Formats: sequence, C-alpha cells, structure tokens
Amino acid sequence: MHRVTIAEVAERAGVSTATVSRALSGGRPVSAEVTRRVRKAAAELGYAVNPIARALRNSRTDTVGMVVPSISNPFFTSLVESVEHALGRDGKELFLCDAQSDPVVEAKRLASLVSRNVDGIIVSPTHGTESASAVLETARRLPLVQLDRFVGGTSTDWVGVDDLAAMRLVLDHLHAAGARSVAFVGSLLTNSSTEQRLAGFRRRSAELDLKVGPDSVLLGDYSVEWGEAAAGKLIDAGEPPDAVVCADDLIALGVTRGCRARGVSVPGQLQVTGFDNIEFARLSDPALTTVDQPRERIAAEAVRLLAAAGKADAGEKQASAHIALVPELVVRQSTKPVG
Amino acid sequence: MHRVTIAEVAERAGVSTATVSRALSGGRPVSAEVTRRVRKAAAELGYAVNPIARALRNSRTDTVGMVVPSISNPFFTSLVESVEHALGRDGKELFLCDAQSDPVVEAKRLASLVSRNVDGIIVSPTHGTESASAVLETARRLPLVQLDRFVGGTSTDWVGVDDLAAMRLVLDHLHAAGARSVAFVGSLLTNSSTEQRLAGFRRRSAELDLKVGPDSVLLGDYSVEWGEAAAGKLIDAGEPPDAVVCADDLIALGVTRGCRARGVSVPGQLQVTGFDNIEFARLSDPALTTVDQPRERIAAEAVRLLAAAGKADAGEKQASAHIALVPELVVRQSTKPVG
DNA sequence: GTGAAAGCGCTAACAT
DNA sequence: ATGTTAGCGCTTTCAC
Repeated sequence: MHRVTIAEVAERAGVSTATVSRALSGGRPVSAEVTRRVRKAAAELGYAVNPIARALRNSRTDTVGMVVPSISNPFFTSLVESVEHALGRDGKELFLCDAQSDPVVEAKRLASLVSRNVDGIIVSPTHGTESASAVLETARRLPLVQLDRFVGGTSTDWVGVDDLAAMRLVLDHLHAAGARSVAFVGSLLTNSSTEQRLAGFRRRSAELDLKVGPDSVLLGDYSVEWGEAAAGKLIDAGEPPDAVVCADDLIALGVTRGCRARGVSVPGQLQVTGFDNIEFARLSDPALTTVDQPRERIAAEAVRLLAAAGKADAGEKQASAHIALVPELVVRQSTKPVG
Repeated sequence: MHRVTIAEVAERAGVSTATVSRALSGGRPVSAEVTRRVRKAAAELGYAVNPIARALRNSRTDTVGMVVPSISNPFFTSLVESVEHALGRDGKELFLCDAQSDPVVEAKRLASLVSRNVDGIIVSPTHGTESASAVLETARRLPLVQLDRFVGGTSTDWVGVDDLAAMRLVLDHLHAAGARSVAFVGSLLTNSSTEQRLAGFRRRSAELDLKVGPDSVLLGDYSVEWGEAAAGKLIDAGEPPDAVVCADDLIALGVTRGCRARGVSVPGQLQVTGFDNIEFARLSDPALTTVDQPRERIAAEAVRLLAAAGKADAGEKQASAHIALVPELVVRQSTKPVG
C-alpha cells in the first residue's frame, strides 16, 4: 500500500532522480542506455508519477475543467462526450462539474477549478447576467472558453452555433411546408441561447412575412413541463399558430405532448421544431424536426482555443475569438413534408 | 495573476505560517485574537488554500472519484446528481469520469483517480468480468464502493437495488393485470444488473406459473435500438407473449416503439415494463410502468460507506457491506390497470 | 499558544 | 549527458 517514488526508481536504476524525471517525462536528452534502464526499473517497481507533486512543481495539471448548467440535460452530456474525445487526443483529462442550473453553485465550481490549477476551463454559463462576474473573474486567471451559451461582455473566447442561421433554416423550412403563422417557445431571456434564437426567429419571420401573434412568444425554462404548459396556452387561447418553433428539444417534446393531450395533431394541425438534436428527438413520436448542433466540431474548436490560450499565456492576453458554426436542419415527422 | 500564499497572510497578520495554517484549517488551538487577525489578513489578501499543496502534504484531497459506464445514459446522470448531493453535505467534491462503456477506458480512469489521490472511488462497472481486475486492484489501494452494478468476486462494498425483489414486484403486477406468458429483454449477461434481474424474472415467473417461451429471453445491450429489434423478433416469431419485462427503461422504450411500428398495441395486446424510472419513462407514450430506483438513498449509503472505509483505513480491511435497497413499482400506462 | 524547520514528490536551474 | 540542489505551498512534529 506504499506509493513508489522517483527516488526508488533512481536507486534501482543507479542514477539520480533528475535523470529519472528526464528519462520518463523530460524533454531533455538522456542516453538511450540509461533511458532503457530507467524504464525497466520503473516498470519493475510499478512506478507512476504523482500528478499532485508534479502539479505543485509545474503549476500545470494536464486537466481541463468543464462546467455545464445541468448534467441531466442530454444536450450537455453529449457535449461533454465530445469534449472528452477532443481532450483525449491531447492526453488531457476532464474534470466535470455540474452547476445545477444555479449561478451560485456555478461560481463555487469555477473557483474550485481555479484553485485546483486546471490548465483551462470550458463553461456553458447558466445565466446571461448572473453568471457574468464569476465567468469573467475566472477568465482573468485562466484560459477560458465559453461553449454554446455565453455571458454579457463577450470578452472571452466562445464557440457555439450560429443561432441566427439556425433560425433561418427552421423558418425557411416551415414556410416551405406551408406555415403562415408561427410562435416561439423558449426559456426566460436569461441566457444567450434563447436570446439569440429569439432574435433570429423575429428577424426571419418578419422577412418571410410569417405572422407572429402578440401572445405567440412564450418564455419559461428548458424543460418538457414548460413546453407542455406553453402548448396549452397557445391552444387554449384559440387560433393556435401553424407552427411552433422551440428553443430546445426538451421544450419541443413538451409542446408535442401538450398538443396531443388537447387533441391537436402534429404536424397535421400544428408543426413543431426543436433545437439541439438530442437522442430523444429522433425517438419521440412524431420524431422531431430539429437543428443539429455540430458537437464534435464545437468541442474540437474549444479545445484548440484553450490550448492556444495556454501557450500564448506568457505573452499577455490576445484578441478573443468568437466561433459560430453553421448547424444543419434535420427534417423528421413533426413538420410537414416539403414538395 | 499572482496566487496569494500562506506566507503572505502570515506576514500581514504578524504571525508564522504554522499559525496561519492552524487558525484557518487546523484542529489545533489558536488564541481567539490571533485567529481573528489571521482571518482578516486572509480575507483582505483574498487568500485561498492551494488544494494541490495541501494534497501533496496530506495525501488527502477531499475529492471522491466516480466512474460510470456511460454518461449519456440518463439513469447514471441522475445517480451522479444524487451522489453530488450526498457529497456536498460532507464538503467533498466529485471527480466524474465516463468509461464510455469500455473496460479499457474504465481501467485508465480508475488508475488516474488513484494517482490523483482521491479519497475514495464510486464505480458502476461496465462489465461483469472484464472490469473485475481493474476494480479489485483499485479497491486494494483505496476505499471503493460499487454502485448499482458489481463485478464478480464481490469483496468490495456494494450498494444497489434488490433486483430479485424488484422482479417480484413487476411480475406480481403483470400477473394481476392478466398476463399469462412473459418475455424478458436485457443486455448480454456481462453485467450484474441484467444477470440478477433475469434470475429474479425466472424465479418469480416460475412461482407464478407464468409461461416463458424458449425464445422469450433476448439479450443485447442497454439501448432503445436493441429494444426495438427485440420487439421485432418477439412479434415476427408469432405468438408474442402477453407482457415483456425489460432490464432497463431504454430497452422498454425501444420495445414500445417496436410494437407500435408493427401495429401491436401497448398495453392492449402486449404489456411492457421498464427499470430505473428515468425521466423519459414518464414522458413516453404510453407512459412506462417501471421500477423506481431509490437514487438518493443509494447515493447516501455509498457516500457513508466510503467515509467509514476512509476512517477505518488505518485498522486494515473490515468486512465489506452489500446493501440492497428495496425499490418501488411505478405503475403507468404501459401495463393494464389492476382491478 | 506559537514559531522554526522538515519534508510530501517532483522538475528546473545550475553545475560538472 | 548526468548529478546536486532548491523550492513549489502546505501541515506537522518538535521545541519553547
């Protein structure tokens, strides 16, 4: 139950601890013969570096921290998987934290990651304004990339999807599928995703001359329950729209349920679209037409930015990058087929 | 961009570094006056302990590692949430790792957690046999609790659900709901969950004199796709059973879809049950009758065992505990109402 | 109750 | 190419 240290390897190989360090991890030249002896000794003893000692010495941990708003939201877990893929290629590990949709918890997690000397942080902020101070403060101390969502003063790197382009795809499709009046169901405007998507929705629906009734923009939260409630409001108010555009798939699944509960057929009487393309979007009935986020690409860009920031770190802050990737529309059965 | 150290706090408070350490974290007595001065100095400087230095010194990290088979399985993410709750109460943090359903990745993650000196590990092994060596090896070095699933030689602590009791609940319900022939759809017998559940299924169906056809036990993996395929096999073979018992909710959702695709009504012609009670079990149509796992309780027990093992660690290994909690049946619309 | 000093395991200067 | 040594920031004897 005793941990093998570098000193024991050194003794066994008949060299100094410095040489062991260099032979195993160092960039510095060590003779082939010695390297071989050291490797052998290390293997025999079952030596593994102590990352804690190394981190204390190097102030580098080869670990990236990630904070997501909610680990139970399938979109974020799929994003986590993609980030792990991308980091794996660089030999880095991921320290994942759940903010539990609470900016206070989020701030704690960020502080904890900083104090643990992670090499960089990937965060999708829970709240558009309340998360701002913690995120910006963290960004002053460490390389930080915002993913998907972002907070107010966008002075940090960000990677996400082009929400405006996404809404163009969605509305163009609905227009082609015969919709003439549309509604939008999102979360309260406390995060950038809904904000951007709503802006895109308004702009494109105006351009296409799609009617948006006065009570046709409903904001709640990212949940099935809210989608269900929103569908109720739209239908019970009379004159429901031809189509409902949702800010994420969970909401869209709820809207679909709400419609069914009230005997409104989807897509027959009312078309529904989602956003994110989570697995259940494909599995629900009717399968959801939605916007597919290029997760792997998003994750890869984020990891790249983080690595770049880590290197440039010495040479003071460089200009921050905002990378908006263009998403794809996945057409399924919750919207009408287009000629 | 400079990190405040204990030395600076000491200087400002006019005391030694040892005193600062004792005043802030130590159990040792420090005069009230000095404590106050130290606290003040620390606050003014914005001091926060460096967990890495502390860990190197103490070989304790106040961090627990957790490894789950798949972070995209909603059951495991909900379990993670519960574990976080339980740990939060002890002021510990969670280092979460995804094994990507691969024993090789799992072994790497376990090794990494060990080398990072986490105080203990909670793991739900991906594989009943292939995970065994890594899990047992890890358990020799650190307090370790298996959650939900477990590997072969159960010489470590384990917390989960009483699968046999669960199957009794399920089959008793189906029997009361009029089913006379039943089938079972699970994953290959490479993990304890399916194994136990299948054993419980066989025993109770025999006791109740429920018919289990020769081709009525289908094993694949924990996925919607497999459930769908399995439903196809059962139906296409002719003489489908009255009810299909599934080893988890994802499979059950798939079976339901498969039935619908073939025009078999659920629960009219065929009843379906799941296991876990993930969120989508409630949301699917028809809503799924399933076994609810007492996640919070499972998590709390796991954390308690880990803490106990941590303390007892000095006094050599104590007997390991196997805690099987009794689950509840949640009756919804995928089974027929009972008188 | 408080201070001085050693040392956790590692790596980067600085020798040689 | 290799060895010697200092020190990352903290806690904990051991003195007083």
